Amino acid sequence: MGIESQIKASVVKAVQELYGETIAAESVQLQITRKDMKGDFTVVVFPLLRMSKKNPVQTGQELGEYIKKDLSSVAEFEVIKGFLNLSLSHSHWLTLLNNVATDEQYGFKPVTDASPLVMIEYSSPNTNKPLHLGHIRNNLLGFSLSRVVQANGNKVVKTNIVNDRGIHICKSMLAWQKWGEGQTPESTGKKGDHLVGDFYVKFDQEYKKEIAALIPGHKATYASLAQVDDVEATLKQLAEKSKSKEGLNDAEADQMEDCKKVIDFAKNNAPLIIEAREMLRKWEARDPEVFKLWETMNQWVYNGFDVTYKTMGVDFDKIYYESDTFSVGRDMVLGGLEKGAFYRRDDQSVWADLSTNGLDEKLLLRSDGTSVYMTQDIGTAKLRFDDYPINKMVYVVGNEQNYHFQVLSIVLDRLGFEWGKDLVHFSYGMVELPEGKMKSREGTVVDADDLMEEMVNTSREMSKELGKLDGYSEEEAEQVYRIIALGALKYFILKVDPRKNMTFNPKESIDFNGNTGPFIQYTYARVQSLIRKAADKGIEVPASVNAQVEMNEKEVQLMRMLANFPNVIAEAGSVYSPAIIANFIYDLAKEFNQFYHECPIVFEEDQAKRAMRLLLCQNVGKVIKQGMWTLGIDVPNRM
RNA sequence: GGUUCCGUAGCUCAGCUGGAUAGAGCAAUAGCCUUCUAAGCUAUGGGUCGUGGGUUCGAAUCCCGCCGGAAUCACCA
Repeated sequence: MGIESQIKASVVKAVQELYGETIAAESVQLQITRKDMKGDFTVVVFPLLRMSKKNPVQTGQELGEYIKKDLSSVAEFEVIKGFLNLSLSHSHWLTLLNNVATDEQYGFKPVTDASPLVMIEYSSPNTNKPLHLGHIRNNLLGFSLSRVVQANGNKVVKTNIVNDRGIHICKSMLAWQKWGEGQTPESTGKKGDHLVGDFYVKFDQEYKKEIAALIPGHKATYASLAQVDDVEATLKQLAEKSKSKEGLNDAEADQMEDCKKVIDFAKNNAPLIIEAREMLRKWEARDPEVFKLWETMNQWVYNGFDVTYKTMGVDFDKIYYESDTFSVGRDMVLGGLEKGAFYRRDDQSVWADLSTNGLDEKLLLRSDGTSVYMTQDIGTAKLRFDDYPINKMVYVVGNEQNYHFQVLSIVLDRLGFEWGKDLVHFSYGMVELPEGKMKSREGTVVDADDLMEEMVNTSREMSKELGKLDGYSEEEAEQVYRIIALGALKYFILKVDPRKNMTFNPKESIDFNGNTGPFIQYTYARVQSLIRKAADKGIEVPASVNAQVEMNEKEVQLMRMLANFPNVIAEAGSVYSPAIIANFIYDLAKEFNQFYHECPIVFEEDQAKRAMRLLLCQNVGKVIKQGMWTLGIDVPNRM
């Protein structure tokens, strides 16, 4: 039994014996003592006054005396206001340190054959353009989450559903056919995903021109727009105004409607979009030429993605492609239709009526029988369920899709998937620039490859300036630059509560000092350096230490933090938040650096003390490494 | 308009199952390398926790109203 449960049990006994009342152990309010107070654990006595019928200080005093007698680990106590602060004996902490030292996987729960299987879907890119900062957050969160879940004793399957079909990729394909002049990644020296992305942009530019060209002719149909020159600008103005307090008058509202109609018409009748749709139809009909082009360009993109994933350090156990799953989804929906879970409208489209769940109706199959986003997710779910004995499914997808997953959960449940009802949508916030959302149109999208390359460059410059890696070979040094660069980026993203939107300022590069990945990595390297220094002097880190060694406050504080690490891992697992671990390791590293500055370690003359400090250092290093592992961040031995 | 989420130092973020004097980093200022890595450490300044009520012995934390911001409500994905 851990010390926390022991204290709670002791409080329960005390209340029983002193006041004759029975309380539940879970109701005991036990917390870690504030840093500026003396003590390790604090019992909040306010809730117990009802039992004791005495004032807070007196109650705390009585409880303290009881607990001190009851538990040998409790050395002393102090009552301040309504708080009973308990101090544990040094031998308690030293015993704990010895236990930490013998546990290679300290803080992690073992994964066994009997462990539940959790499937985690993340990344899930479209194949029409390269990955950007938003994808980076998704990938880092997904990968880290898979490790956090694993550290909590679950089997994990990391999966990726690649959105490889649809109108978006047809746009890139069409633009390549028209303006590509046979360019390939090889002929241009460009990464495949970037090349395909360039044609997606090209399509968009040409498409915009066509829309603009169509508007004037169609505008004449609407009397309300006779005085309007620029329909798009007018719509924008009206839309802004409708959101403002002023609102729109009737004439303006009509005008806005007509603007929308004109623009919709232009969007739907531009020759390029018609051609792209035609291409999609050909693809669905397996037209050989279109299919070949589709395969070729997707392959370019995959080759590009592979490089990005590798640099980022993420991977997958199983990849699904929507081109394989969408028709399965269609069959599932039709099956559900037969069972009466869904209904068909007169125009042949298929819908789910979710009004009993407090939601709207949701389209599952278009009137022409083709599938929509939802249909594909249903099909993917079916294949996954066939492939793996899934106990829990986690989708790492942005919070813009909250509604989608609410619906998906209900629909899967109706289709009989056991885990449908409690699938987890790990809903994370957007990455925003100081000016707001990233917009490809305005060229403000932060490209993943570019960002990582810049980080490595900064890391290289900084390391060279500091001259810390002298004596390393070029390759060894380059490896460390990458570890630090990626550590900075990953920590920057992961330390933020995943549910919240976060701001990234591309003008201010990511820091390497302060509350950052490199700070933590540096602390780890510092520990390794200490151990090397000790070895140079013929001093080994002991396997365990004598529980009678004297300790100072800094040392005790570090041991408290080590003791808390398993709770942090468990907490992060239960609320799906790598950020909790990130913030914990930062605090630990900060605490360690203070200790390092105050206390000699290798140079400590008292042998027993030196041994204890070395063991403490080594295990702080171990916990940092374990924690960083759950974030997917490597730690260097030197930096 | 309905639903959901967010608002903490100049900036980026912790703290939120109610608990003691609200914390870090960055930025600013002043110190610390002839002993273990200065990507470090120490010190100073910086706050009506959006706002107004309520519940409570106790509210940044829970409830309600308001203000401000975001997302979503497609035969798009």
